[in-house]
Amino acid sequence: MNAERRFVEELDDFEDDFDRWYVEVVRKAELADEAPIRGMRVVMPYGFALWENMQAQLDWRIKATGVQNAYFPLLIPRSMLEREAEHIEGFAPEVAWVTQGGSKELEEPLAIRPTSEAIICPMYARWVQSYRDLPILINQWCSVLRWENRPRAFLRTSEFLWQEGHTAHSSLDEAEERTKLMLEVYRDFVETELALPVIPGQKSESEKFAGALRTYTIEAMMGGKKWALQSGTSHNLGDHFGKVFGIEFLNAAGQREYAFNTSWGLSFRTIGAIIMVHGDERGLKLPPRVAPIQTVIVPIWRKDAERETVESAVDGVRESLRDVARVFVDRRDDKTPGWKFNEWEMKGVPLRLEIGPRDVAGNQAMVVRRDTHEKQAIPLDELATRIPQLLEEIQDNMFETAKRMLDENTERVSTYERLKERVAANAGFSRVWWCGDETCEEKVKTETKATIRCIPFDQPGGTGDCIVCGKHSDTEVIMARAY
RNA sequence: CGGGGAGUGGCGCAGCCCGGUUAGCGCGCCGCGUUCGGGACGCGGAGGUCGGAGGUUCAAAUCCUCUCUCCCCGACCA
Repeated sequence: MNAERRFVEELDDFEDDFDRWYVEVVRKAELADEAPIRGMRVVMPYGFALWENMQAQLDWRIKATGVQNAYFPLLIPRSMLEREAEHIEGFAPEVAWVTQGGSKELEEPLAIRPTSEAIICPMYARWVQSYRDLPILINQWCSVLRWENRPRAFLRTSEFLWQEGHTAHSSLDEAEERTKLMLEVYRDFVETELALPVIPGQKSESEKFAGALRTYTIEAMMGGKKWALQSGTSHNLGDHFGKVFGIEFLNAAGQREYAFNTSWGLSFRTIGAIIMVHGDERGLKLPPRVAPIQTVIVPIWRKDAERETVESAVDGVRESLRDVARVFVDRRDDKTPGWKFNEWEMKGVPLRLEIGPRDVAGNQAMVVRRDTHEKQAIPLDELATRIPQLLEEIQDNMFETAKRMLDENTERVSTYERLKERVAANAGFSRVWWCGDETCEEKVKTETKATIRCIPFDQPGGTGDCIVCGKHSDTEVIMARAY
């Protein structure tokens, strides 16, 4: 047992059993707990506070592009859900149905939304008559239900929290522009606020959203097994949904046209990404910008007399930090300081301030970083300027560390053998040439379990041989196993 | 939904094969005291219809049937 391990004796080993580690961290850091309903979880206050901070940061970014928030019904009549064939085919196996209202059997079963295109598009059809009514740019924060078979806290639960944006446009170009814009919003949000480096790109035909023309995605690499996690998707729906749901309008030339739609979503599954990308053998490590508690103060004393002076110094510090950081003072007197250090590290708090008699005497506080474990004494009157700086440094360092992990575990692979080896060894992402044929894609999936995560926007240029069939290709894709 | 593993005080487990005193242990919890700068200690105490239902039996945590849930692997998915 090494030194790191001793700090977190109750936590399953990070290297040996990453999946178990994940489950343990979720519960012990008090992010979520099991619910008495299959596949569902209770998001606990600490986890929900994290989600609220994330929501706030994503919400303003979405609104800054001209989108407004609204709310649509939870239930979708069967006839509406089934109108778009590919769409319902894609979701049918995981839709839950309401068939009874009170004691009365419903004439038409109502689906609990697995996503809201089928209830939102019919509304858009009512609202649009002219090209002047377009675009419609609406987002909603809600939960959706998909009857999942293998639940995992945040990553895959029957009910999950997300935002789903739905827009309608008068041209395909405009819809395409919006689709890409929202992916960029996601990329910026995830990289800036969550310190998660991602690879933006396009989904292959077989991996795209049910009913979409094109799906764009941001893919992140998780720690542990170095699998991929789709962390946000943006779909160009073309005019399929416009036609099916009758979103018709007269253009400037007086001709009847169908609207072009987009939809885009980011769920609390990205909390799972935060846990798996940044976490370590001591537990959770939260990015300062969204951490519910950015700085925890642990007062230390022995005698009552010491307690008084320490507490008053702590009050002063807390006051001086009021406007610069989210601070929590851990005043519990039934836990020793050492116990608290471990607990707050487990909960991923970016900075810890230790203030004891020695510090009060020296007019300073011991400041400890969660990311580097670096410990330094900082004069009390400098805390208000140093703490925000340190939080920023931690945020940057966490991004850099995650970026290094992504880069170091991504390799250009030119032989199928090597690809198989890498997937089997959980070696990370492989960048390979792909001819575009679904048979080649399928073969890799069946034989190695890796899938095309995306066709990155960032293409190397030039051409090469398809990793499977050897045919000439000008497209490089990311192959990896995914959660 | 297929394969494997597991459900026993809040958590982690033992007991189960081979049915038989009052179902144990560690941690946690409550009280008192001593402690407190990297998971403190002593003494006293509380807490269980052994996941649920049904069955076999004089007797079930233990055997049988059904069922629910969780974890791992596979298929599906944000």
